[in-house]
Amino acid sequence: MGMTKLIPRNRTDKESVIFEAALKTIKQKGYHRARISDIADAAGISYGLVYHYFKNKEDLFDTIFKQWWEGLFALMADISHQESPIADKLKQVILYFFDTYKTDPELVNVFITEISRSTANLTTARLHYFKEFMGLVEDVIREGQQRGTFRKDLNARYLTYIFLGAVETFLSAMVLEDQKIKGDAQKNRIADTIIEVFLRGASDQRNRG
Amino acid sequence: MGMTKLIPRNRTDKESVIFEAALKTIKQKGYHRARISDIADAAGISYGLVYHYFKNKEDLFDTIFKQWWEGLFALMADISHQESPIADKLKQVILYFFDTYKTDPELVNVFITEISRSTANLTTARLHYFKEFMGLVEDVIREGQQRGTFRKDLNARYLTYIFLGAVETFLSAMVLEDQKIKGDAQKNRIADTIIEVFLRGASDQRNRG
Amino acid sequence: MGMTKLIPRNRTDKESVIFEAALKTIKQKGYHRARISDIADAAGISYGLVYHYFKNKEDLFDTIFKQWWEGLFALMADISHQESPIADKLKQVILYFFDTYKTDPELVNVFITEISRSTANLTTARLHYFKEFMGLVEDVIREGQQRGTFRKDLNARYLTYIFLGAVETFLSAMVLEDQKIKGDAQKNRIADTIIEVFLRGASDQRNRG
Amino acid sequence: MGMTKLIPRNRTDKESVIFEAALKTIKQKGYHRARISDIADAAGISYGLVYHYFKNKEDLFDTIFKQWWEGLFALMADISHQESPIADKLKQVILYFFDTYKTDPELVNVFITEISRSTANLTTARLHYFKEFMGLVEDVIREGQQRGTFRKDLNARYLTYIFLGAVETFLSAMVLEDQKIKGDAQKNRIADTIIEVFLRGASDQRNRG
DNA sequence: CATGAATGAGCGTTCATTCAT
DNA sequence: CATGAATGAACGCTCATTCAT
Repeated sequence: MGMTKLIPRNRTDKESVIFEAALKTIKQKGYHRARISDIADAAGISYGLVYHYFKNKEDLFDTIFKQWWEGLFALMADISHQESPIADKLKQVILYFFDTYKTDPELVNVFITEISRSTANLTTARLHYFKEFMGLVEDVIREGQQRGTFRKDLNARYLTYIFLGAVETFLSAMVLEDQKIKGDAQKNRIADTIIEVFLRGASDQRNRG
Repeated sequence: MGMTKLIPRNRTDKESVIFEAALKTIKQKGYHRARISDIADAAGISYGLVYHYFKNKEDLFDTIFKQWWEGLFALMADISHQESPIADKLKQVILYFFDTYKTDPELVNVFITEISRSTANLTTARLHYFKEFMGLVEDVIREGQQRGTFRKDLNARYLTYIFLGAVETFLSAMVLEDQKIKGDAQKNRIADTIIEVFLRGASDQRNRG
Repeated sequence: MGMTKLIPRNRTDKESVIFEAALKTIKQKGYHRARISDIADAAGISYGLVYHYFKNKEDLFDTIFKQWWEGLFALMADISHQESPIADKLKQVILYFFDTYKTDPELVNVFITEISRSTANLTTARLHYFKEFMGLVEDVIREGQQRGTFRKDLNARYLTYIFLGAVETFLSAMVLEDQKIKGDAQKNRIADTIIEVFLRGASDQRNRG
Repeated sequence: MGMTKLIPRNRTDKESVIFEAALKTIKQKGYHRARISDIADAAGISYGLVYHYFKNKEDLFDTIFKQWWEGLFALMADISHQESPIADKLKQVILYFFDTYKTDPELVNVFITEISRSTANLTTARLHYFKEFMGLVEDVIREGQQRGTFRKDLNARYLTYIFLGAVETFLSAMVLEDQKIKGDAQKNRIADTIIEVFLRGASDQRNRG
């Protein structure tokens, strides 16, 4: 299923340490309140050294930003080449988010709190990643409509929003309350619920007309 | 259907002007980048005067915060007393968000970008509002399960996440791209799609086993 | 003879105080070593207030810069309209430098040490003022050549360099040693010596072929 | 005529390379903006190595400083032992500046921009070199007055200022505009003009009373 | 009510210098 | 000799907040 590793490669140890420290600090205080000195403290180095590895605070943030999207785009590329059922593809997307949250909760946290929404942090360049990703998910949905898995009378874009919205909100809830996913069982139950509702709906079949 | 007015009551004119200016400025620049002087400029007053009406920047933000939640809680209180079908109740929630976005796009924008996600702006007190609101929507879902509208085998909390996630993502998409809702027709189409998928699912009925 | 006042007009008191403090501080420590906090200390205010009156350190420096050149250009404009002998015109230039040095030694000091030479502080825009001023003095020299006061076989540009070089070096010597001009007598003696040598040369007439 | 070599003696190759790189870098960016790392880059070495050859940045600058003055004092010592006419002696001084500018424009540039004027870079120790040099030139002038070449009614110190000012301003003009001296012809024309004006003045003989 | 001058905590960033390898 | 990782003093600048007028 091609889980793409998110942990930075080709990066010196110190760089990784700073990267993780930044993630942790930004998670705790938010981008604006995260001082370079806080990040350095968390990394156990002097603040000057941060500038040895990263051009500035913005650059450090961009690195986090790219780190996140690279993993996600790698997944989407993987998925697009698969012949598997649409439901499987969507489940992979959900699980990717949850798996990453387990491996690197800070990264997902920062994505949810600082990347996903903040207009303050959103440059045009960054907004582009979003549209790109949305488009890739929409491609999967559209593929599902062509294969006859999904209703053709519903706007593919709308379906994409609904699907991703559900996933994101689960993540947000976990992030905001600092929850841990308790295990694969829970993870799968959540994923299955999303897929189930998205595919077959929440309504009780017996009550249908 | 009980649309609750969001425009502040019991507030002097100047106070309202500052409030709206703050909303507009925070929308444009984000909370941290929104200077008191920017807000004052937008309000057409001197920055010193802001402190006559609001204790400080935090207080101004809190006012926006409460403004948002008050409207939403009033809606939820209204809904809880109704006897209408669950689908109607949920649609009211959706339409409330969309109507507010039409009336006061800045407020919704700030909610999405600065309130809904930002851990930086999230104090424990503020987090409480979220849980409270989530709980109220969950009550509706649970009521639906008891009435037999919703499947009982799905976790009510999860269903709540899925539902609100869908709504929030539509709003986010509009907010991030600064879209206007083009009219009641589009608004209803979106609301119906969400309700439709949430209730009956996205799968093509003819392809079911 | 139209001495143009250099003291800033249309400027609030505080602005002038900061301006003078900047002059004094830059004189003492040089532009780069002159901290905003030093300037503020010299002005008896908090450093934050400097930014209330000037955009930044660069802007403060530019103000000094313009202050200097405005005075000088006003003088040159005045001179160009006069019918007086060339020697008088040149003497006015010399006296202007010396008078300004008496009135505002810090300004001349900063001109000599930070404006006149520093390539570090020289932007293209600033270089332009120099060429402009050089050109105006050259016009006077050229006028002198046409009137028959000066030899036509000598390059007017070269004569300008020689003349201004002499003046500037006198100023430099005073500036670097923090000398005061001891009175009008000394001032006139220096001016006359420059004019005398420039016009008739340093050689002993009796020894001429 | 005793051109003294300016290229450092008794210095390892690396030291010379760093020296030249410092000159070049300080010329381009000014002393304060010239980072040790810039100098190291220009020298093609690591910045740590600079500290192997020079105690610190100040020491590097002092070396340049001394380099410049050593050459000039060697020239003045040479001149003082000559029996040649005063005009020749002065011309040697002029040509020395111009020759050095041709050989080592960076050195002259740094002299003009960072040494000659900057109070910021002027320690008491450094100021001493200036007075010393001025004194040596003044000795030549005074010798000229005793020999009857120069008028005795003019202050020797003043004449020195005028002479050196003229020379320095020519250099400044070239330095600030990054001009090259186009050849020996131009160089001699400039030198002759300075000598000519200094000796016989700029006034048209025919118009004299 | 209203203004904006005044303050100073706070923070990003630069860069000379040291030193382990 | 040579490298560059590491340190931290220093400083420009922002901006929330106070308060005299």
